[in-house]
Amino acid sequence: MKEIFAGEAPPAPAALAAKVRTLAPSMTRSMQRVAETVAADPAGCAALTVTGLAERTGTSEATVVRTARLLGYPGYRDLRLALAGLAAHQQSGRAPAVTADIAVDDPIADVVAKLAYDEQQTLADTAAGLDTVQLGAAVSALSAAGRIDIYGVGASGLVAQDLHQKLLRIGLIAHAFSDPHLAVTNAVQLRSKDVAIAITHSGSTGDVIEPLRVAFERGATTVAITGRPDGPVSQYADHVLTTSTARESELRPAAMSSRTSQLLVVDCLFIGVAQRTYESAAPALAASYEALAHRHSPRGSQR
Amino acid sequence: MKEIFAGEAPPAPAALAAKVRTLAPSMTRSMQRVAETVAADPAGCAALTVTGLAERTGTSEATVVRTARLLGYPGYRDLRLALAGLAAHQQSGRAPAVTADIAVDDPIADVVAKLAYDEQQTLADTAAGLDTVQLGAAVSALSAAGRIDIYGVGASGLVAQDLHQKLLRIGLIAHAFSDPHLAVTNAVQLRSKDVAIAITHSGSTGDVIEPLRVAFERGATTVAITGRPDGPVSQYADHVLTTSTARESELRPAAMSSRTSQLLVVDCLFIGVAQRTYESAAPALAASYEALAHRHSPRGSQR
DNA sequence: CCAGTCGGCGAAAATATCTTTCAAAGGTGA
DNA sequence: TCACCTTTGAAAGATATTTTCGCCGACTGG
Repeated sequence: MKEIFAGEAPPAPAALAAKVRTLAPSMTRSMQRVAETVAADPAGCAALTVTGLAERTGTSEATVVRTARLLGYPGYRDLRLALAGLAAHQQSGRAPAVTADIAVDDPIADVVAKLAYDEQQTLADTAAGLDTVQLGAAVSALSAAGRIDIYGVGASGLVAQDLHQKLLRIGLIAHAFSDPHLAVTNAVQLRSKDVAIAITHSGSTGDVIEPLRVAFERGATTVAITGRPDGPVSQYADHVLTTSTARESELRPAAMSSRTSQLLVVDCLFIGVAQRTYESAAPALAASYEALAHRHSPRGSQR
Repeated sequence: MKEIFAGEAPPAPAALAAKVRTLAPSMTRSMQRVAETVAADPAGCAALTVTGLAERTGTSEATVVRTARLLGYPGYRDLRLALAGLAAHQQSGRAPAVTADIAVDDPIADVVAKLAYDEQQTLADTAAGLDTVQLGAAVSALSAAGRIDIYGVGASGLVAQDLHQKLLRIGLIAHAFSDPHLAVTNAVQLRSKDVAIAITHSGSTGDVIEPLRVAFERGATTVAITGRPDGPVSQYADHVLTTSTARESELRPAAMSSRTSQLLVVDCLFIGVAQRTYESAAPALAASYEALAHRHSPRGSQR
């Protein structure tokens, strides 16, 4: 038989369209129809069985298999697999179009993609822009701290609470304040071995700068987590950790990306401290995990 | 409601590893073996027939098919197709090498890089695994809601508050509860046009399931944001939004990635609602921005 | 113009693969 | 320990793929 020739090529990865063109002249009419259909719509054809594709091209199963062979695959099954791969490839190829801003009439799927992309970008930017020396210094201070006060209002307040929860979990004495009065009142108590952390995206939120100033003046080690390292908050900060600022838009307020960025910084602080205090942190973490387990209803399909 | 779940997701494109992780806990031992094998080597498995894969995992064909079903495919054939697609995908996008776990003695710079990478991964997985139909339905319900109650305790409580803040900002009537008693007490008030949202990573946190159940029984539209869509919480949820689960480690508790994932979902909800209610949301957003501006100290290094 | 030959083609048989069923093994709680 | 439920794989049943086989039309030489 003449198809010895067909075995010449390996499975052939993605250059299917090219192969079809090259081989087309040596194909019979029916086979050409199959090959063209397949090249034109890999994704659609990947969903079809031999019979389905035969019908769609107005040919028979045998012809489809013959075509697959000619294209270099052992049989239709493998052609179909390759087709699926090709489809996935094309799919990803047209993804980068999500860099645009989120519009009012974007379909929900686009919103998800764009948001995820933006937040990923924010994370990358933050990681790249974070000063590891400052971070290390802050970690050292926290690890040795007698008491830790954290200030944050609005969206940053949630980040403050997040850090608070985490630090508690590894056995540190921490407090988070969203109430400026309470914050200042408590800041007065701080001493030199203590640490105060202010979280503010704008770098100029009076409500958190004020307690940080008090802490600073009391001799505590002060840390600022801010998107504006040149802002007023830095005046009273021994260590400044910079969060990144993504472009914002009407539908995507700054709070969203700043939060992502702040949380990454806070997580880094947490892990850093957990490393340094591993001896005491590990059992504390395990213990809090244990305690939680009992709050989950025992039943349910968990195994 | 929970059994329908298997068909919940469309073929699922690339987030297979994430899906495996999400669903692993609800799998039997044998199925886990199959799922892990498949996740670890998509390309290799794509070349195998049911029988082959069954042999390789030391299980039976039936188990392989069952696993494929659980992962959301109609049968093994389709899983295999998806695998081929995934393989092609991986082929092109060679992943970076920072995938290692965070160790106790990692320098701080590595911690930053790994954390950022992991969270990016979590975002990608979440976005890929999010059912846009369910999301759209949840958005519709929220947009038309008379009142919105949000339940979350622990780390998820912060996410609940985040959503709460955002919804308030666009003029919706929302409440976040971390106190289970208050939550239930208020859930009783809900009526059919209202919406209740439960946020729980484990899917089995009694403290948030209880109020959701009450809301469900009162006829409110209920939404669950959970990493375990097969967990008890889904019983009382009209719409289930699945968050992804990243591998965790001693130093990197699950709470960290689940939070990232939950926040993305919550952001998507928010943007979705903001789009639908644009007429009223835009001025409300602008107004809240205005109001905040006054809380920031006017310029530069004042004081 | 006709008979003979050849390649292309598809129907259907043969085979491989996938899916479902069912009963036994293993585990769990009373 | 026993009854009950879950998990699991063997084998039957259903589909899909591959192969076989012969028809059909086209071309060729008489």
